[in-house]
Amino acid sequence: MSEAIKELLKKNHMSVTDSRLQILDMFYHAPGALAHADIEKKASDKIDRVTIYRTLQTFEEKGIIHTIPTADNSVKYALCKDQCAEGHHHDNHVHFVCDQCGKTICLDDVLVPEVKLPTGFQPQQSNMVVNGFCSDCRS
Amino acid sequence: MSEAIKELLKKNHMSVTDSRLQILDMFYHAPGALAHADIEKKASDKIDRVTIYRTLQTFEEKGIIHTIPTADNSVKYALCKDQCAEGHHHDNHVHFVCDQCGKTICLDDVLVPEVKLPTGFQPQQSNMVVNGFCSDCRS
DNA sequence: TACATATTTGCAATTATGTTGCAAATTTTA
DNA sequence: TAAAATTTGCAACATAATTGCAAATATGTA
Repeated sequence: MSEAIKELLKKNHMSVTDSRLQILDMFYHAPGALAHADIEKKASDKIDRVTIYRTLQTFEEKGIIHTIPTADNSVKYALCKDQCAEGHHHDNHVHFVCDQCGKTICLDDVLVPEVKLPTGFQPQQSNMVVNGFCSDCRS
Repeated sequence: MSEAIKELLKKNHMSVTDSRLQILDMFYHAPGALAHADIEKKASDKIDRVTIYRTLQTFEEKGIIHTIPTADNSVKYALCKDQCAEGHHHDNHVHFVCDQCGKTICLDDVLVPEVKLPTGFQPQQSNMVVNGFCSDCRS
């Protein structure tokens, strides 16, 4: 397990450090997306706030995690599926945010549909976030 | 012009004040969505930061403007079309963010398509943001 | 393994962003 | 026009994010 994570770091030409292992491990075990604050709280042996910011940024640049544009404009991160490469992401799946429990979930199998834009607009990337109740929370 | 804005405030049972007129006027003349910082910079006779926060909040509650969930998680606001009423918005249109000029534009005529969610998920509201080049910026 | 080099971390300081209470100013109502 | 209601601006505070730099850690190589 920890070995797989190490490999992932090495594969992406990153030094293997405790902070990185710990944060990456969190993502692999998290039920949904993680915010900076979640990571800060969960970290067993405390990781500096700044290190967390920098780690998240590096992971994003390397295509290991992606940010999720939630409706309330809070920043959350989730693991990318394998297809993301350094420098560009291919995160074309829909994200779901539960209004009850707040969990943010990647619906990896639900692709963002294409829309027809007005003349002149050249689309590059689409994001879609659906709010509602997740399978655990609907009454 | 200024008259129409005054009417809008009155129609929504809000006192007519300089700050509100000025901010609302900005929205009517802006090429795209506005962030808090944009308004702070543009304000000719300085409006207090706090007043801007409160004005935006009030406008949103009254259904005059809506927030836009951009991919970079910055908060932007744009005018609602007429159908929004106090308390609930009907902003089911796609938003476009230009990667070149940064403008954020409401595509009022492009509706957010429905997607089929995995079993158990109960959708409530959908948001869609498309990044790319706007009609002014594509080469 | 041990050392030199490169990278990463943690701290302190700084800046940006957002909120709250309250008195003064402005707007509305009558 | 005066009283009541609302809004504004200030000060203080809280939280979130960024930067520079020295110390600590990790990596590559002999």
